[in-house]
Amino acid sequence: MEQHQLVSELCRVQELVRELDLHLHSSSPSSVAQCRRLAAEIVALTDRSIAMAATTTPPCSGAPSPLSDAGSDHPQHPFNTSSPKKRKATARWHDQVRVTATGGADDDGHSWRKYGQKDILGARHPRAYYRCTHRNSQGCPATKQVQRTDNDAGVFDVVYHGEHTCRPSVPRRQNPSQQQQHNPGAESLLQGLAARLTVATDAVGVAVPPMTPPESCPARGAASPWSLASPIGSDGYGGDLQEAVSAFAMHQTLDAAEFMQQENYFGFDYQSFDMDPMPSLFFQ
DNA sequence: GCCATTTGACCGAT
DNA sequence: ATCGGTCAAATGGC
Repeated sequence: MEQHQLVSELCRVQELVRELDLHLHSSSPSSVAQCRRLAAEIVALTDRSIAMAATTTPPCSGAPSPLSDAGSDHPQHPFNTSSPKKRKATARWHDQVRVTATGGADDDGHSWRKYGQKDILGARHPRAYYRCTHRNSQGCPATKQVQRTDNDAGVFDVVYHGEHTCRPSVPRRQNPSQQQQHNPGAESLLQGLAARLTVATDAVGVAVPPMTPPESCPARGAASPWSLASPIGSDGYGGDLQEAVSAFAMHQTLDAAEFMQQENYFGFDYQSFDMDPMPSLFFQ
């Protein structure tokens, strides 16, 4: 089954990213080399995944992506392409993310409060509903849904709904004055990587875009990071992923400490989701 | 006491 | 009638 293989490949990528993270926390020369090796392996895997996705599904014919969905008068639920059910006429799905390495409850720079959980018909795992913690205090309308995928419990579908209007909690970023001085090229590459970390397919609906950054981030423009990132290419697939990762691998000359200082690096930590620790890698 | 999570009930859409 | 999204009371942790 092509889809299953695709998911397996992406799960392997997830494992490699986790391993990469461990090495990134070490500044030893051997870890840098190991990071490069891991990045090269990620390149190969993502290359295969992209090719697999291209042969498995047509380009975004009906998949509700953050981009294609915008402006639609009939938003469709990202996880149920057959029977969309919207409660509010004004509701509109904003971002669909399949995160290969996140539980995503409160680790994207915003704090979330869980307000519900539902067993979804045909899904192996329940769907959890979160809203912004500042909903009452600041009227922030942002919500998100998190659901384990059927194929791999380590992969989550995350749907963001609505824009944050609140002032989020302080992100895990360092002094801006220390940023952009070590390796501007690598920073640029990281930004490119973040923008291109997408594998979107119609049937599988896989997307790994950057998480919504904190409002205080200087790199955040006036527009949504999604519109800036253009995560889905004109062909409907994240065809630049390999290129971006490859460039990252070749130019990643930062040690762990420097990497953590990068403008685009938002955090890499673990959080509990159903008792399983899930790593989260955030870029913008 | 405050805040977050859990979970059954409720409601709107289909 | 069924399903998905939300509400709100109960509960627990700090």
